[in-house]
Amino acid sequence: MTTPIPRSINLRQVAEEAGVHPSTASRALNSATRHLVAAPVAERVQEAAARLGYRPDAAAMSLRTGRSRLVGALVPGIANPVFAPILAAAAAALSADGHALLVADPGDDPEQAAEFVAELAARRVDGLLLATVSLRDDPALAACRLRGLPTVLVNRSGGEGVPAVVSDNRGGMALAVEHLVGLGHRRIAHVGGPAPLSTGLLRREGFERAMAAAGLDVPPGWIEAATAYGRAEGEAAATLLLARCSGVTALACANDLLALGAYDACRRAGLRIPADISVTGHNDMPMVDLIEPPLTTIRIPHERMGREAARLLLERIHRGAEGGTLVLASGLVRRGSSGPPPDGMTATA
Amino acid sequence: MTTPIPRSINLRQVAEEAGVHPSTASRALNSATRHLVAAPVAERVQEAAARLGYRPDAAAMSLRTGRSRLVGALVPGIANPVFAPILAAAAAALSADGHALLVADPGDDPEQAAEFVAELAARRVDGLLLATVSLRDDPALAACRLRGLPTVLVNRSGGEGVPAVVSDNRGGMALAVEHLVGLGHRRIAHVGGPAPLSTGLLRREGFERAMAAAGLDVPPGWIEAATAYGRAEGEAAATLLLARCSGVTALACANDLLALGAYDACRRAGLRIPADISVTGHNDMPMVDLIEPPLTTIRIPHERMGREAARLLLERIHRGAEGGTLVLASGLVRRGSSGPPPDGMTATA
DNA sequence: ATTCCCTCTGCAATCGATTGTATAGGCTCT
DNA sequence: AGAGCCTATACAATCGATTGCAGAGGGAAT
Repeated sequence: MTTPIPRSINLRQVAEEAGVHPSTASRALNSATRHLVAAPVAERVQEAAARLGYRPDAAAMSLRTGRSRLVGALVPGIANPVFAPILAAAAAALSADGHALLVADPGDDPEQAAEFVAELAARRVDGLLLATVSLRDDPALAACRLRGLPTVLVNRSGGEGVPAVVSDNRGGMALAVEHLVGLGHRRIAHVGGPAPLSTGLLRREGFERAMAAAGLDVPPGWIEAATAYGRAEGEAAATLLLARCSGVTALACANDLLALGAYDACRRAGLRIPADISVTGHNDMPMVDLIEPPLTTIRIPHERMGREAARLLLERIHRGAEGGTLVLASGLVRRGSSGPPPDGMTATA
Repeated sequence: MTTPIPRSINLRQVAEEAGVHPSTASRALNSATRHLVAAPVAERVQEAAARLGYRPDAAAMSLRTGRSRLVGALVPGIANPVFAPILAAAAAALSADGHALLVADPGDDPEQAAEFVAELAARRVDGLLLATVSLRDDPALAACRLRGLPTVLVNRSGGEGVPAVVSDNRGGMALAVEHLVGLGHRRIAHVGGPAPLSTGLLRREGFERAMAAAGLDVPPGWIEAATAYGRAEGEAAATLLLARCSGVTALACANDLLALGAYDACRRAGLRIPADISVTGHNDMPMVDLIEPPLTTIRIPHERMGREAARLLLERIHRGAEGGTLVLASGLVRRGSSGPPPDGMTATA
């Protein structure tokens, strides 16, 4: 037998308690329509609502208005150290506006992502934060377009006028290269991110441009794109580079996890960091300051990205604004994994 | 002007397409009522639904049935490295059952947590995972009880017959103590977790019992409870202990973050780990294998906890089962932060 | 005093799916 | 062949909040 669940208070009961019609009660409780109700009546209704502990039923409200005060988020891994703080900040900002965040984790499967968009749309989410989008023809993004869902990309860009909040990927990578060059490095290889992701592409471009700007050559084969942002993938790519690039003195990695993999590859090759080779990461994820040696990396403003993405999305939802891409600056965090190249390696080859 | 949002397909349209009444279409699409419909008709309806890309409207369904296929989760920090993998696993398990996870992050504020419970209840969540509960008189838990919401605690226990999924906190701490004792330590201090949390209390008890079982004394003042699970709090507590406990050779910490703080305190005191002092953590959170020295800690089965919590909750939701507490075993992970005590410190004082 | 207007409140329809009840039609059994 | 039963379908009410519309009442203006 089921416990007799205490039926929660509905609008009718509040109206009855206040001695008015439900429609009047509704208007009295909604700030946008309150001016239609006489002040003393509105007050009576609000008191009755407070006394009974009334909360509007989300399902009924959603059904009638089409809005759910729910925002969906698609991320590749809830536990991902890059996206977790972004999500947390976004959730906080949304919560202040009465919205809750519904997180879905399709991993790296674009079809699954599109499926989740459909599911979220059926739940009538008011908008969507996408952190899974790949550069071209992303099915999830297409699914949003099809349904006319307000959408903001986070830490991803997708071209074609979709608003996005990203860090300055090219600029961040350039900071890393400039730092290494400043230390005297000339022979720098790049452990790149997955090519279909905007971060993979832009950071690679940042690397190439900064090298060119410093007047340095990037021989063919000195850039190796990892198949995914992971430690194992980083190790694989770095191992290839170490074997291929004679005289390399630094590895600029597109991501901290890749850099950790690069640590592994260097260790296996018997190279000391930073005495024999320097390694830099990107993202400054939690705890990379504690590893040995502490990782020199590029800090991206996680919290701010989440907050701004939420703000942009809310603007789109409320005002239908067409906000463009917001690029946030990143900064270099100098730690122990970068140092001058070994003696005799400073001169250009 | 707003874009003309393409109205999504509803049941009436599917019914029309299949040439039947909406109620028949509803029964044909619901596996529990499909036997009430003639097989060829059911097939026709299902084809029509597939052709039109029909998805039942969640709000309408929720309004009518009272169920939302939504499960709420309250965690102290989405980005918390302990809870993130638990959430991810729970979300995956729930998703397989058609449920989505609505995460709310009240931080450490119990009133805020209770407020979120009310909000989630208004959204008609089918059940709730609580990871924020404190030991006694938790307002969030009370709010769940009041509303008769199916609830499962995760990584927290709350007494009084509330089902919970936890790791063996006492046993885990005992493993750490036994390990240290096995290495020859006799003078061990405990950096405890917050007293109002079950993990804080139980791990402390585990410490005390294991010490007693080993015939070792825990002088007064050799246990210091941190005010929160954080690196700074760990440093503060460890600093106190180092000053207070003469001859201490090991710090058994209730949590990895506290252990990281203990690292900081030891460094500031000029103590080398593990040559001068051993440190152990608890939880085996990501990347503690990369810090220097790699942290010896207790591994708790994060993914399994999330999965089992989801399973237990679904059982309660579907079958109203009254599952009790599930205690999962933890294991010692031996790494570099623990070693034999300095010479001459092995003998009991 | 009559008309008009304006403010406030009530009425009723609506959103979309589910489900208890009624009924039409076909079948079996005698 | 007729009665009765059973299956498959349709009808209509319902969940709870919102909102266009109508109308009551009061005040002002002529």
